[in-house]
Amino acid sequence: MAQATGLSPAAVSYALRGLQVSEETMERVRAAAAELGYEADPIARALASGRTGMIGLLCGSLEDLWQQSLAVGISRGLREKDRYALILDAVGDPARERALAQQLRDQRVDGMIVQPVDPAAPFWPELCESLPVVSIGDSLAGTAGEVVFDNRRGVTLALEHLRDLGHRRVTVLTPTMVSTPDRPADVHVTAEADRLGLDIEVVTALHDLTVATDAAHHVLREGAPTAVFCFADSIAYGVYAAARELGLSIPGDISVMGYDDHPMSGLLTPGLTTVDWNIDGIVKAAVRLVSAAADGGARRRRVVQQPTLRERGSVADLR
Amino acid sequence: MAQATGLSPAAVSYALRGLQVSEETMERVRAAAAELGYEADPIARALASGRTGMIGLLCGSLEDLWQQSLAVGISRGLREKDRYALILDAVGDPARERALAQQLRDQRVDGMIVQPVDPAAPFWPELCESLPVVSIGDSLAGTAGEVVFDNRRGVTLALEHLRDLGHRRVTVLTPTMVSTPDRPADVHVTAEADRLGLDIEVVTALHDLTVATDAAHHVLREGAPTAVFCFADSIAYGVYAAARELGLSIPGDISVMGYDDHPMSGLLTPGLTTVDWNIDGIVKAAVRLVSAAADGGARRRRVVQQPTLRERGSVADLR
DNA sequence: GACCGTTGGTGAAGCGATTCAGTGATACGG
DNA sequence: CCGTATCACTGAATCGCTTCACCAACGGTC
Repeated sequence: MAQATGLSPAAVSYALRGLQVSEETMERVRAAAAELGYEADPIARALASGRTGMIGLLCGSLEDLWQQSLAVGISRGLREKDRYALILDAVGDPARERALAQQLRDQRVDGMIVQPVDPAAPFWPELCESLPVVSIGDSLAGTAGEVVFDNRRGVTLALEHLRDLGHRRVTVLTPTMVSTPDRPADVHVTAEADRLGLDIEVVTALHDLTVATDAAHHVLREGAPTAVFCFADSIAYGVYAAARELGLSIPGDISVMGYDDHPMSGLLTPGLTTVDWNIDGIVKAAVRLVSAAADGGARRRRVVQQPTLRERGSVADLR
Repeated sequence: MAQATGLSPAAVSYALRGLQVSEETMERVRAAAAELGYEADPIARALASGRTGMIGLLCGSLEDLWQQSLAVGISRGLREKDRYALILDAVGDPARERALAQQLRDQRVDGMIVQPVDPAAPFWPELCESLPVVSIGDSLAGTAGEVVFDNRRGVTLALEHLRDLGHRRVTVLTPTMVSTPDRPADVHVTAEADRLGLDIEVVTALHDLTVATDAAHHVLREGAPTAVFCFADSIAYGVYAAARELGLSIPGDISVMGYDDHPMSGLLTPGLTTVDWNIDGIVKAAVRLVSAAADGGARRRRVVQQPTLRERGSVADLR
């Protein structure tokens, strides 16, 4: 390009990025670029400038359909901002999460969006030091931004709905791998259940569909809940499958409540009553936060996403 | 690293890649690397070597759940081979497909996996010249490898099943945007229908769930088919939704046949009878082909995937 | 002991951009 | 008309690794 235009490489570089050049030079460069079908090499650019234009997306578990939707949305959103997403999947495993986070940093991404599997892991603060991290769902120390869900509110919506319809014995099925006292989701569930006078039992570690289906089988046969509250719509799908295999009707024999409002959930029979997180809002917020942070601007910001109850028909009225 | 070990940068480079060094040097480098937590900068490496370690994945439309599964699988498969996937989504739009393919090449990916929206587009051969491309689903001129489905067989399986159960009037719902005479899927459908004496009607361009649901609404109200053959499970989901809204029962009032066997399909009520492509096999083949090609090995290879009929319960027996 | 092929290692030249200090013009205020 | 900004551009260094040409040492052959 330099010799094609008869200019110095520096001039070309400036022109291509639209700074500090005359109209004429600009035009000359544009013409030559069009002629040669020239595109600046992003690799060389990255080496020189230290910025790759890539944002790492570290998903907790892409098995989860909801996270798939999120990943697709984020990838598109970033593309609109002229960035690429590098999508990695921790498969619900904290150790792998650590390794992948490391690898993303070594890939020199400009920033990261994370749905932490283990938000308490000690490497997060350290990672946040070295590059802008935006977390989704959980709050991490030192992030450049976060999109959190008001889980307390979501759980309240779900459990109150169940209580209002007369349910008392509820089994909670959750995908969470790491279950600690300060893990908000679990804490809210038990606290809310207490407050509402519900009798609950919690089953954890349901990170994929088959595991969830197995667990649902067990609950439906052995347990005696009137309702199952699934902390992810995908788990509810497993419950539907198990119920069908056991010849149980929803909501006749067992009520099911989801959490996410995945696109599929309206298509089931009966439609899944669930808590809607407004995926679109989350995607937009995360993309905005991470690109602002990667561009060096913006101080730490926090976006709180408010849930809505989406009633469909999978919860029986026991009154 | 060079000065940390007292060796030349070249020696370090060799050692790190495990070639042409003594045991002792190897050990010294390993030790220093561990000590410093050193990881070679992939950017600089890419600039010098011309290989980025990234494979572009250009999806036809990530709206489609089946393609989501595929993308997730491929991304994981590549990670196991120490490569990263750069996932892009053409959203069913040929123009965007062209642009994204271009962008991927400009990103200097080592290879590409493509599910073409428009396999007849003139830019493919040209693209295949400049980097190894592996296509999924459709055959492209000049690819380094391809994983094709025996669509003729798949269509035969589906339509024969419908015919065997006594169906004669069938509406076909397909996501395909570009419908040309040499587009195999469509060609096979009409040819097979003719052969089997079926009376079919084809509705195209159903690239997302809401569009599919609308179309299904229309078909169920206006048309008079006994069965609907959906050329993607996700479209069948739209039919389920429409049927539910119209108070029609499946398979009582209308039979539904899918194509893909998405994980969700077994969870619907009734389970969706569909054609199973064995996603796992496709993923493995694609990953293998593209990494072989990117490593410079391997001549053009073609893997043909054979479909299976998966009967569940969404097709009525009219005999 | 001269000759040769191997092995392990060095030095320096890229890779293709960015960035910064510097250099003529041209414009402007006084 | 001089001093000083401002503007447009150039030259050269730099980013951190790979790669190629070359070299020294060594063991084995005849």
